Amino acid sequence: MGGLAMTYTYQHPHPAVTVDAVVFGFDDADLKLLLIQRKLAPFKGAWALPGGFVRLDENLEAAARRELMDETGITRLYLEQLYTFGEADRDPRERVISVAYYALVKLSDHALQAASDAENVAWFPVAELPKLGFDHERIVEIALKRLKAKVRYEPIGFELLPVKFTLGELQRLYEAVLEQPLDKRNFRKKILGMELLEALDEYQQDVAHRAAQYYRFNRQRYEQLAKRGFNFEL
Amino acid sequence: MGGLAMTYTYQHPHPAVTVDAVVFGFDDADLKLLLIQRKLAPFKGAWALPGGFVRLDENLEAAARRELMDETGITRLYLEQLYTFGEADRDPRERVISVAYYALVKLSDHALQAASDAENVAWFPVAELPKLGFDHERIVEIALKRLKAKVRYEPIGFELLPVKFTLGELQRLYEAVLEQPLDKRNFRKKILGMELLEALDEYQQDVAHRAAQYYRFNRQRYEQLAKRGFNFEL
DNA sequence: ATCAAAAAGTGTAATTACTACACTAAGAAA
DNA sequence: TTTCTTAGTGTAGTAATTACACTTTTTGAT
Repeated sequence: MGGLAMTYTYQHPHPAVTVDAVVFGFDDADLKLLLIQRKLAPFKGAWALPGGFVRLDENLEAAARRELMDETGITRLYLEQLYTFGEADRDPRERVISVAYYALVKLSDHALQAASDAENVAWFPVAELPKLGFDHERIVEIALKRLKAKVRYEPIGFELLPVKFTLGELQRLYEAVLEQPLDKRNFRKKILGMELLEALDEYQQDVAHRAAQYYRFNRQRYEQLAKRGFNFEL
Repeated sequence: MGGLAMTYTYQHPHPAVTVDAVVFGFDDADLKLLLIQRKLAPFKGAWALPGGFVRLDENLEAAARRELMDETGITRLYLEQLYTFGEADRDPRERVISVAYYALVKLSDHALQAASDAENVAWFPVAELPKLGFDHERIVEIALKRLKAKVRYEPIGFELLPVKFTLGELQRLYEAVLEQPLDKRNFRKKILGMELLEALDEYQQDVAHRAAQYYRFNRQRYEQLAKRGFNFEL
């Protein structure tokens, strides 16, 4: 990629293609979003989604993973294509088509590394986002909508939690994503009734109240049940 | 576009970007797909999805509509972005990223025009598709999955039917898309209970059995209800 | 004219899923 | 030992879903 004065020539005009990622995390209270502060024009100094140009020999998803690794150090994540944004005027420099992905990460794994790069990287609660460059606010809006819809019919919420979690944590996660309170007893009845959670012989330590039991999501079991027509639904 | 020996030069390599469209129709028995027969290599002679290159000053959806108009004569349709396919090796010529759309059209409007162009255009039942060029079989598969999911929670099925239709036709449409039989009484109870259909004072003519009443979908009413939190669900 | 064929049109009872709701248990801190 | 905080638990009422069979209307054939 270096500073060689190389050029690329085509018979037809080609747009630039980038990938951008909307990375969600959850910290037991808020749903959060990972943003980077731009070092270059346009929108220099503004916050924006991590992302960058797709290399010619690289699949789209690989490009998204590479950019996330490079810009934020994040490596283990749930990643899914969101939507492709291609308004002719969405980038002031040239025609840029951006394939957006959304990602779910376990904040516990990545809270530290996030700021480790040279770039300015930070988590923001989705309710308190700064102004974003380009059309990234629209992208975030669509990602939130998608997450909100998908979390109800696929067990992706667990991607935002540590491997072991309490039912209270799980409920708070759903309440944060869905932006609505849930009834504790109904929530537990339903989620336990699916038999996708394994109760561990382990309890919270050093909490100033009754210690909650830990559970973990049994993905294998989910995949078996899904094959036989089971549908996760909350 | 013409045959000018013009070239386009960039500092970084740029992929080509195309749009492809998965166009669905329904003929009162089968869900059908619109395909064109390729006149040029690669995959010359093979059937493929209508599509083509995005122009630099043109939004993605506009490109999809333009290509559909040019290649098949279809103009009024429901169009929605499906997914973006960007495997590095999906086109043998060069790196091509394709933004796929899926479309729903009223076959009654387009049955004739489809074949009017110079290109060879035809409707195929989705159960009897020919081999397709590129990765278009995968695109079709994903489009079918999306249609099947979406038809259950948004009233898009009506896009595949004439403006007026009988409840039998509507049920057959849902059975074709969902690939499962539905109970007649429960289907009617549910769909009429939503109060989105307007019964017309009009009945089938010249049918060799009791004539069915015609209905039409009231989109205005749907949009009002949707604003107040109503969710279509079948 | 009568009959056969084909799809339209209609209701109810049983089952299942969803909702609303309040107290006791456990542990830490004051 | 009292207070605070969250964990953990069941039931009754309501709403939604499912399964299911006969009559009506029209055409075409005998």
